[in-house]
Amino acid sequence: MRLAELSERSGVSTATIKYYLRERLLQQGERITATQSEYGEEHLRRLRLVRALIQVGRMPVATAREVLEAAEDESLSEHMRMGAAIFGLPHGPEPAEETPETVRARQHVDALLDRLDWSYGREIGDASPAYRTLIESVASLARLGYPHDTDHLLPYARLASQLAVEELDVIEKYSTLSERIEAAVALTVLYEPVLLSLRRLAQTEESGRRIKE
Amino acid sequence: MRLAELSERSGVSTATIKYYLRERLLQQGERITATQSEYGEEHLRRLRLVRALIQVGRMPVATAREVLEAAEDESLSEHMRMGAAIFGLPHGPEPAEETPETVRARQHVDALLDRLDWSYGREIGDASPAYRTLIESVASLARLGYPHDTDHLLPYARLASQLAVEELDVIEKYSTLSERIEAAVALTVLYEPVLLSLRRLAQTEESGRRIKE
DNA sequence: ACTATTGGATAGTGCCACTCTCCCATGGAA
DNA sequence: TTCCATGGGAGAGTGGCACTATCCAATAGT
Repeated sequence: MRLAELSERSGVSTATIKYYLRERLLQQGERITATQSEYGEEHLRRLRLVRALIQVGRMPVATAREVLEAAEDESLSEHMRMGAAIFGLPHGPEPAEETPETVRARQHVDALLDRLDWSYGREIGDASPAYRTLIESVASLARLGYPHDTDHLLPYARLASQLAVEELDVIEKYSTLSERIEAAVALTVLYEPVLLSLRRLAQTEESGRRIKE
Repeated sequence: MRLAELSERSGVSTATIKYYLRERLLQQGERITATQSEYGEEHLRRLRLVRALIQVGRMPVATAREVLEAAEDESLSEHMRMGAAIFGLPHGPEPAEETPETVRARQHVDALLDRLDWSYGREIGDASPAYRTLIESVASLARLGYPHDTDHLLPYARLASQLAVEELDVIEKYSTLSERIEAAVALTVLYEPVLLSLRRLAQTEESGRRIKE
């Protein structure tokens, strides 16, 4: 498969593919001659994954590169590679500075993690983008005066926990390590809009039902 | 409260506040003299909400304006205002064109809505941004070869349903209509990063547990 | 032989959320 | 009453970022 065909089958323009190659989001094709390269099915897969991360996951190009590099770094253990890949994925606001609200938000979140006995979350703490985003989001809720204490967060955490078990089950079905890591990245990112969309549809549904009665 | 104080208490620069005023994201203050206006606590609240929509919810300025306008449009019924506000909130990719994957994705999603008996979702269909985003996300999963059928989506939908019930309960606690609508917008947007962060923390936790064993 | 394509590099584009700069009217302190 | 700071208003500028367009020289395909 040459560049033109890769472009056609993926729906991504050749100019953009060249850009991704330059940015090292995509591996070089196998050099066939001095001026041409051959691309295979795995290039197509990778390209689609990159597109999913950037378009569906709204991830900056630089971040996508980091995530993919971590996922491929053979010098790391499986746990580290998986962790680094999922870990690096950001998705929300970072706390700007220490405000009274962020301090209290941190207390609520830490209490939540303790209550759930999520030891990894407690250990990693501020090093995790997800943890920092959580703090900032809870602080935003606090600033607007909406409920944000441990009791209100608990149901969300329990649901998240259930989802994680199912998702890890899906991931474990893949036999090779690189497939598992790619699956972890793809599923983490791609199921996010699924979850959020369903939540909004459910809200519409529930709201409609209540008004009807 | 003058502009400078509003800026200080909100942590938003005066230049940005002026920009929001120009873009009609923020109501004008009450004119005190020909050259000065007085701002109150509700301006501060509104400003924080705007910031939350834009920064936490990553919403484009134009969209935030539409959402807030719909929420305030007194010519509409409560259901319509609430609907228009939540409805307008986008968060994911829109389907670009009709591909084989989007067609099949639509079938899976429609079957899911039928199974759940979500009649509103079925009726509104393509008119809802959440529905369109769901289609496109499922299509992306399909293109990458990951599970995306009705059975895999069902647990997400059930959890979303549970959350919607709790969230509507919180919203109903507010006594005035404008408070309820503002709460609906704020909670929909602000609990998104909370949910996503908790999901990632839960994945890390579950992954860590499995590897340990 | 000759047209089209490729890889490679560089510069440009379009969008968007601000941010800067001016201007002049006014307000408040000295 | 003077004079500096602040406010509202408007237009232009900025910076980041994901592309996208243009060139160029070396083939590849016919």
